[in-house]
Amino acid sequence: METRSKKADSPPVRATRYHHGDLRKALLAAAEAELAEKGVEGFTLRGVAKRAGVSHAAPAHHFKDTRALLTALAAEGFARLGALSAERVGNAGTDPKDRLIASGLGYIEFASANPALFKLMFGSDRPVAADEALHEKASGAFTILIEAVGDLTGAPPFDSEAGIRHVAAAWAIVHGLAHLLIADKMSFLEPMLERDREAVLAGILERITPDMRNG
Amino acid sequence: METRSKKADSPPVRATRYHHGDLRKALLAAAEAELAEKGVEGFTLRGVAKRAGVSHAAPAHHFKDTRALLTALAAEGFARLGALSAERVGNAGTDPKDRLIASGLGYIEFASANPALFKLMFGSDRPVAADEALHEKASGAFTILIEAVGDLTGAPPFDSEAGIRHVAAAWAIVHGLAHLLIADKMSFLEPMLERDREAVLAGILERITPDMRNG
DNA sequence: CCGCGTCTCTTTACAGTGTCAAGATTTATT
DNA sequence: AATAAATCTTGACACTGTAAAGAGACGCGG
Repeated sequence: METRSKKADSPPVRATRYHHGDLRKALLAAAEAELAEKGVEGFTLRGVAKRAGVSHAAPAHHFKDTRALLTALAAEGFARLGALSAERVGNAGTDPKDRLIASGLGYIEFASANPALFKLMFGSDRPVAADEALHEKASGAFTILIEAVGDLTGAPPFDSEAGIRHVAAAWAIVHGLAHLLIADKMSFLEPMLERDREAVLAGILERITPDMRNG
Repeated sequence: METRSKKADSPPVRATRYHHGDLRKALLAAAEAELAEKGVEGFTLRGVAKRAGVSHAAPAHHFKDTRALLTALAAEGFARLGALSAERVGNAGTDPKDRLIASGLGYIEFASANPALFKLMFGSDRPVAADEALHEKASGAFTILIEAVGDLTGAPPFDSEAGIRHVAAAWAIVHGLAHLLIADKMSFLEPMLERDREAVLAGILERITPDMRNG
């Protein structure tokens, strides 16, 4: 609507922006790579800049702070976490119990595939907890789980204290399993997981459901 | 046995060591305070040294690294976590179910009282995971939970795959609840918790137990 | 009682970090 | 085409962790 009036042919595509193309997006990608390689503690803004091929002060024009960059990255993580859970639920058939367990398996799969990002999202003090976009994405991811619980119990979970306890318990067991797995604290499970990871995890998550029907 | 032969009266007490008294212990205490105030990310070795009233390079003689200091601190944390869980179990009467829930409540209480330390113990990449003392203390804390599960099911949990699943599920729900609470992700529980924290948490942890009897 | 080595701590130095300010360069606007 | 605005670079600063070398305090053998 407003960009690319004339001579938009020699540079390949260049979505919207100027020198770099889209440095903001490139920085987010570089930050995720840096995070995955170095962990939350070893994460370095200068390293991110180098990875993106720009000077060490360039990120400042797109993210006020290192915290701001990490906050944006965490928000993106919540979006992907929610998307993965939702996708798993969509492929899970019609039994509400299966669907709830599937959403949990998606949650755990995300944590296992992106341990440093997951820790950033939940464990770290660095992202700004008050950030609005972050909060929104986090709530979106959370909604998948709430809906799955509601489908199983047959009532909106937040209408009763029992429903709230259901949600808390379901989230706790899923999150705890995910977190302990990526913290390498569940070595005693490893042999079983290597044999049949999904089934073993589903067998543990089964415990979410038993007394929910009459919640 | 080997120190304090003569003239051990003018300096107050001075347990074992020289200039400072016991700098190693003082550094651990200072590190815990620094951690509680600044969080895992804001933690600074120089800040610890200043807190203990020594120069910034003094800690090097007691801890090779910042990592080594944090590892020792995490080990201490696991010891206290185990002790608190055990104490709660000891005060919990004879019903195995109550005892298991009590150990979980102790776990959560520790996390709530020491959030930064708890995150360091489980969430951080900084402590050296391979450290032997750390591993031992962590296993000790974990043992409390395993025993409580075994008492409830009537069999050593690690003798069967069902028992292993019981342990994993119990630990996951306790740990997940603790972690989400200190990550401020369970705001929807706050009103209930303010009314009757222990009872609400116990009501959620109840879910650990139902199908364990015939495990 | 006294030098001597050893351990504890301090001082100094250095490479890296995040952030800020000022300049250079490219794009957009009028 | 000229001016304004944006993106990015360079340079600087305070702060970090760590290493090396020096100062101070202690125990031990004479």
